[in-house]
Amino acid sequence: MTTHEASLIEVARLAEVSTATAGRALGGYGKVSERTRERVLAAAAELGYRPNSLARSMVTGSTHTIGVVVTDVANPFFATALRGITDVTSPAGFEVLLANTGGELAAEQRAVTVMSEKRVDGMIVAAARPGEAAHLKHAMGAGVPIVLIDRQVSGVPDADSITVDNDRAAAEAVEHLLELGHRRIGVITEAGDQLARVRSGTRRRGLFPSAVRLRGYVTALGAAGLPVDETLVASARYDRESAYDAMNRLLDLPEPPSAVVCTDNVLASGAYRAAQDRGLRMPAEVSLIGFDDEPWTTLVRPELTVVEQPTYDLGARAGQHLLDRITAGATPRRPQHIQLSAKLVARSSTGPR
Amino acid sequence: MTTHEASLIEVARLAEVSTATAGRALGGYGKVSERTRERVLAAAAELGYRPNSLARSMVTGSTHTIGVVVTDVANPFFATALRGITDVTSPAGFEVLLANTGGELAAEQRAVTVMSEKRVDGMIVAAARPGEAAHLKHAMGAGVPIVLIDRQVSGVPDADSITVDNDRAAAEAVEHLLELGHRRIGVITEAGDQLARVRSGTRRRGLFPSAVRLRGYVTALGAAGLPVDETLVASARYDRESAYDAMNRLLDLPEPPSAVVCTDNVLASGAYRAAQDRGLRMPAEVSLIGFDDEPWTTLVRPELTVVEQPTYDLGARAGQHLLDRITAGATPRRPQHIQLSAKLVARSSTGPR
DNA sequence: CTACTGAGTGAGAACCTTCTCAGTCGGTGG
DNA sequence: CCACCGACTGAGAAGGTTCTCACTCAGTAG
Repeated sequence: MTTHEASLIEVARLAEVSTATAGRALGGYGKVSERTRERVLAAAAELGYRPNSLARSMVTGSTHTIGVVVTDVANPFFATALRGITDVTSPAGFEVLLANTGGELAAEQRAVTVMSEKRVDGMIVAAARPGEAAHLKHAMGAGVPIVLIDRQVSGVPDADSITVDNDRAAAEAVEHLLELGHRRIGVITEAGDQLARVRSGTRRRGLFPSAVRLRGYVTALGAAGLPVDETLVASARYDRESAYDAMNRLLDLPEPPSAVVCTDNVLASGAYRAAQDRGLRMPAEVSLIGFDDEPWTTLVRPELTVVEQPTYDLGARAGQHLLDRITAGATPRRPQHIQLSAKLVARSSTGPR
Repeated sequence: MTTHEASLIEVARLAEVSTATAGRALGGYGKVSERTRERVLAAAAELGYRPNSLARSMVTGSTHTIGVVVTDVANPFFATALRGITDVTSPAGFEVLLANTGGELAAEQRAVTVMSEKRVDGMIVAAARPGEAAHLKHAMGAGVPIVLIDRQVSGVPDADSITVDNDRAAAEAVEHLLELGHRRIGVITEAGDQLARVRSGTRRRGLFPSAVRLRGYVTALGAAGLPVDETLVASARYDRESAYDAMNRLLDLPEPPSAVVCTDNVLASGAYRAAQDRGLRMPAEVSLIGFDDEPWTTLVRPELTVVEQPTYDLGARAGQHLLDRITAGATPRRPQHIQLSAKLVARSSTGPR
């Protein structure tokens, strides 16, 4: 029970062969006679030998490790995506090096740098800022493939990306409400400050999901010939309390909306709570739509109408994509940008005006 | 934009110094004159130099990486604990290598082995089986400290552990119901098959949380002088549907329970749903208690009474503990077994008989 | 002037593998 | 008998750091 790990050299010595032969016997490469293989295996077992991956990686140039950078593992969205990633990469023999940035750019830069130094074979990144790409570019320049998930980043044209079609997702939510006869439709969003940019029609690359969803809201209204009433766009931070307040602000308006879209599951739970606390009957007095089909959305009464994102699939695809990139290696294909589509699940929190 | 990463040797050559000096200038160890430091830094910047952690780790013997093994990252319980871990370890300069076992022993053994080979500095493990310890012992034998979370494992006496006092947690839930006058109290559990073992009083080490909670249920009833009616112990697997069925089985009994305890948040949501679907009024017709204080428990009507586990704290403590072990290094303290206490949060899903 | 100090530097070993290249040795075809 | 082959093995380099040890050189105390 020493603290010392046996090395290949010691195994070789015990088996009375060279390290080269011992390596061949244990590593399964090259030719070894049956007799010596057995001797080496026995010696390895006796010493409790574990190969040193660091040394191996130094010479092979591959670590069989991929880096995953997310803003918040505790968010079911990322937790589920992460599960999708590991489910795909683990059978392929890849381990995941995880970093949590809390949405802070500095933390993300640090994480990407450290992962580069640890020589990960590739990275999956949910970026903190849509416009900051220097650290990602540096990594790609060093030959580390990157797959962006959930959020596009402008300035890393070579990186693949797997995102959700948030434009359509939000538009579908709004269209659903329009069909039900709603005309004053509010939205609770983290991207309220970007309303002007969104309305002026920026390219997608520079926008994060919440902003893209806001754009979907704007375009859907526009397509229906309705104006965008800025008082119906309520800003919230990324927490339930803030969404709770935003919902109350909307409902306190002289002309409150008859329906509200939340661009996120956290915001939806805050808004739902606000409607409950005011004793409003959904959907009779106000209709509500959330994002992400979490288990609780069918436990509440009324059940919550949501736009369901393919969260697990997002992670699984990203993992598969990265593996392809890593193993494809020398054959650089053009970067791919995959958009998964979200699905409206109509339930009883939405109803006719 | 080559695929090649500059090495220390190239930096040294460009700065016209030895690798030793270049290493000192960049690594911040040893003595270097101001002038040469600047020259080296300039050369490093020009080449976009990134130190190779693998090489460094080979010589220093430390990777600044910790392994985390959980059964399911997508479960909010583990996702939150994981967040606690990274929040503590990341500022200390440690990265997390994550593995998801799906509760399968083989996957866990593989993960622990691979992590050992990758020379993690320590591991945090939520084990798949309470009795399988060989792989953990091997790792500890090689000098890798291990902190067990959520689940004790018999056979690794040297490992620290951070668990929740599930015995008390479950007992409090039952006591709460007893105080409300309930006498027929059901339980939905994953450890139904271990009822006999639990009743015969096995030591804690060999039991997993669900079994320990079942024991808490048994002892609380015993303390109140009530018998354990085996028909009131309903088994379920780790999913909502199974819990849904279990709840229905309980309610279909000739003498159904007037109150039910679920030993897990997933089971609670299934049971809640079952009660809803039968049109039962809670707590008038049946009282229900769940585990883990998740956001949805206050959105449903009635709000769910729960036993709240200090999930985030569990992870944060485990992280801190492991860091202590790693840095303490040569001073081996006795293994510590910390039990965090859970808290009953009484809400409106429980009421008088 | 000598001896000593201390800052700065370089040569080279060590960490543990994989991989290339050059053998050795028995067997086989000419 | 020779050339050759094929199966197996070993010596040693390579990979990129850190660290030890020895060295130089200027400054300083005696």
